[in-house]
Amino acid sequence: MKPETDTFPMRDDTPDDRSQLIREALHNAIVERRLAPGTKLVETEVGELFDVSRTVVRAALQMLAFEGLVKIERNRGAFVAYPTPEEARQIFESRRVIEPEIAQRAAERMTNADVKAFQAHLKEEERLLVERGPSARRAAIKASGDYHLMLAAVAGNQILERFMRELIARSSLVIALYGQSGASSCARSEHADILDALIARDGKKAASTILHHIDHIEADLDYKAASNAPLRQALRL
Amino acid sequence: MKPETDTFPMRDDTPDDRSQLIREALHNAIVERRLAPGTKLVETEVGELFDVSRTVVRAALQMLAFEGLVKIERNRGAFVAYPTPEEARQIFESRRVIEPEIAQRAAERMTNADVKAFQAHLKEEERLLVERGPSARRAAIKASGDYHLMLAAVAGNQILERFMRELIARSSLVIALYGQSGASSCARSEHADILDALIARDGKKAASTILHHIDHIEADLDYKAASNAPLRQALRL
DNA sequence: CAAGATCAAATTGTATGCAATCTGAATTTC
DNA sequence: GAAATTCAGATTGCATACAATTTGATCTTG
Repeated sequence: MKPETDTFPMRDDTPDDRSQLIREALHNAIVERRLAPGTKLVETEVGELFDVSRTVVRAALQMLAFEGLVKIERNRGAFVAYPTPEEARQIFESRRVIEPEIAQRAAERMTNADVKAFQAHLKEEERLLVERGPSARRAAIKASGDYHLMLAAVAGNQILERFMRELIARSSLVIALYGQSGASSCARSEHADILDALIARDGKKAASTILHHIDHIEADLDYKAASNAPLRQALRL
Repeated sequence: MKPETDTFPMRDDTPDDRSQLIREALHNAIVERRLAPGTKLVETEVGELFDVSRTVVRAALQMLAFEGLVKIERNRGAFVAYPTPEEARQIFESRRVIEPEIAQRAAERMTNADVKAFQAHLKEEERLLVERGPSARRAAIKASGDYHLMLAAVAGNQILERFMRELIARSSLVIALYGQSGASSCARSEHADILDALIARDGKKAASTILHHIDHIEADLDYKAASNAPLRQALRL
């Protein structure tokens, strides 16, 4: 089916298999809000859960700390990150820098197969928004982030893609902490708008649309209402 | 002395002290080209060098792998990264996305103290370029990269600053591999040009100047002349 | 003598043990 | 009774031991 353009063997760093697996599992749990910000991640507990020794768990936690999803405090342990308002601001500023450029490049490189994939994803996103229940809610949150990651993948720069993966994950934490309304719903139509620009191969339009989209997401945040904050974290940073 | 505005304790991730120290030492060694691309980093050797166990060394190597300076291959060990031409292209594309925005923000936030620091740094850069000998050469390489990092620091976004730190370090590897002339010299006057725009608080000009600067750096590369390539690495990725 | 098989040394992956540190609760002290 | 103190349990930081894997050399074998 695919011609010699099969230059996409797979993305993986293979530091090792098992800690990578644990990293991804925790990453997903955090992004899908099954692990609340501030939650302590005890090495032995995680280890038993995955049936590995602390050594492997530690490697996973250190990776997560590196991408800002987990905070490791010396002699105290690892906690799901609790982004401050200032960090949140920087996360969205970074997205405003990177994502419009990604959208522009994606518009240039978009194949018809990509378009199909996006349309399918969008349909799934809308389905999940209608559905009720906490598990559908989680799936919707994840799908919303995945949309942005698909965009980054199409743009064809693995480095920027990795940066985006980090920013999207951390955004999810920020929204969990400071989000007001059922924000993601207002985003829905905007994802469709972005796709329209992409289909039209209009890079400029895609860039400006996604910029607005980011603005809207951030506008829904209220940094003062520090949610159900475990203020211990608030004081430690 | 300081009032309650002491909200800036210090920037550090404190995963732990010693592996962080080793990470920085290796980072510097790589950036200053004392460690060539492809060099194997044996855990016990590094450990003996710093008088720590392999556990600590491994943590450092995993961090370096995460920022793309080291490649870890399962059951084979850690090697100083050997960027492919495609990776090099992506590194510079990423810089073209991020650095102009950083320059623009830096122009807005630049204090007089910052200007003084930049002028001093520039003077030091020029001094190192005149000086002879490999150690001066190394210092010049490092100083050239540090200029870009100072810019990122002034811009005031720690996330983008971290991204830049990674990109600058990896650029150093790319230049070591594919650099043609004594490239850094052509860059010298451009650093001064950028500073001029910053002093004038002309964000647009600073952005476009640095974009040209990046173009010039990349233009000096020759991806075909794969240096003294240990082709083993070239084949493995 | 070239190509392949065999094997020992070196190196990494992982588990585990021990010391240092933190935590929270019981106990003392005022 | 509130605040400070003490101390045991829990948890992390680090070193080390052992198994699995790779590597390069030596030894066949045609």
